[in-house]
Amino acid sequence: MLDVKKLRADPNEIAQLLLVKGFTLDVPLYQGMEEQRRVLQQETEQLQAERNAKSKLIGQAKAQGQDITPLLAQVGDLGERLESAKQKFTQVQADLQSFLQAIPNTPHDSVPAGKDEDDNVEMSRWGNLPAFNFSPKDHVDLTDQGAMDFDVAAKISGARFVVMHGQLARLHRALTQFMLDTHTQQHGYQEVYVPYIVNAESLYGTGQLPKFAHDQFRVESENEAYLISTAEVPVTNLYRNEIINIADLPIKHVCHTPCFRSEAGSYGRDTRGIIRQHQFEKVELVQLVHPSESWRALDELTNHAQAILKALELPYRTVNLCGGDLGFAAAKTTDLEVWLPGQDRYREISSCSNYVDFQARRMQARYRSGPSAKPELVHTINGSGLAVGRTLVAVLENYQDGEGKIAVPDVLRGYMGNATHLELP
RNA sequence: GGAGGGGUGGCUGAGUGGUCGAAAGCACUGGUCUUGAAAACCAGCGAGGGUAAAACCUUCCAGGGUUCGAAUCCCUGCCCCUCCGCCA
Repeated sequence: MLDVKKLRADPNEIAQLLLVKGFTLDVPLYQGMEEQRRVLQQETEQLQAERNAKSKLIGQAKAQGQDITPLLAQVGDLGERLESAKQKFTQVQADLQSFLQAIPNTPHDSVPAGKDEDDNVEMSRWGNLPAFNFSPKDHVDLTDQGAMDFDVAAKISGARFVVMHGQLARLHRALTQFMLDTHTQQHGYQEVYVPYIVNAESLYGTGQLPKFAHDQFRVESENEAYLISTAEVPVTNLYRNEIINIADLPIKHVCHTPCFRSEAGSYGRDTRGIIRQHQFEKVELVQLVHPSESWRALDELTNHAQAILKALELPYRTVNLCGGDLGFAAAKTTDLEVWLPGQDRYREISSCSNYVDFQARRMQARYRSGPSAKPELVHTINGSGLAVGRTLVAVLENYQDGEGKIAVPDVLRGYMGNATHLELP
């Protein structure tokens, strides 16, 4: 959620910023609601003050043993007037609230204008593209003897699921372990284990709700509950309604979870392979930092994610997302895109974002800078470090030798029983 | 699944329907004292809105209700704890 004080102060400026994201803020509508709110709030509060004062007098009179009937008469229809004012006020407030909730975060100055992913701006490239003297296969063809089984996955679950066997499943696990070890041992992240089912408040806190309910898997249960679409949700919400001691900042968590996405609205896209699944694994980096640190922290976190790609010697590029491609809650996002020889293009493997105080405000995640200081909102940053399934794809496709064999990246061999090549069925 | 007991400030924990936004303790901050520190003593100290500052409004898990007045009474929900049963 945006800072209402800033919005009140200069809605036109905010509207201007939001245009970069392709969002049109209805300023007159907003100002109308805001004016109504102000008037009704004043009226309601005045009536409340009157009621409180009179009730206090009654209490005092009663304590002194005086007759309170004349005082009771004075109260008259105060209750009814208050009731009706309050009703109108809460209605406007609710309208205003849902209006505000639907406004995306404003983009940072460095976010390029643009409509969709075609307008994203490449910032850097790393690594040399593999020079194959054969026509590289994609990960599906490389594993089509049964290591990666979509048919059996479809039987037991449905489309957009996969079953992986033997060394392939182990490689998948090795990648996860390697990422976790790197981030905890070299980058200073605290590992955390979290639930994979969360309540609606948590999804609201990180911005998936109310606008993006269709992306989530709802769980059939007594309460409104959802499978997590990213570890960002449970991990960031650890600090919902918490006041963090400034000495504990920055908070840096790494968390491995499965992620569940309904992928509604992407029916025709990436139907081949495991690029876009209903269930995939991700190692997520989350930071909660002092507001003055968040842009530095975004850089740092992005570098931490890149370190994995470098260690795996996978060529990649970094991309600055344009306004139109930026997520609802993000102020800025840097995507890492890994080279996939099988697709002959770069594909997203990590998305690193600074949400500044947008999520923190929805969650009331705050820090206190000193004993007598007011709590202030933290800034939240997160990014994949990395998406495990897509990393697996990248390893398979970049490490193929043209004769059906796939080398194990050096840094993973310790996790693979020192195997140099995958033994796939 | 059955039976009970609870949710109060950063934390622990009192609170009879009426000057209760809330005792007390811890923590923290300022001061006195001290060569310095500790201890002791004095003072301050929840959150959101509002104001130049006040006044004022809201807030004792959440949502309803009763009442002139609710932390306190009633209903619903959520969460936690204890015991029994079941269970990886």
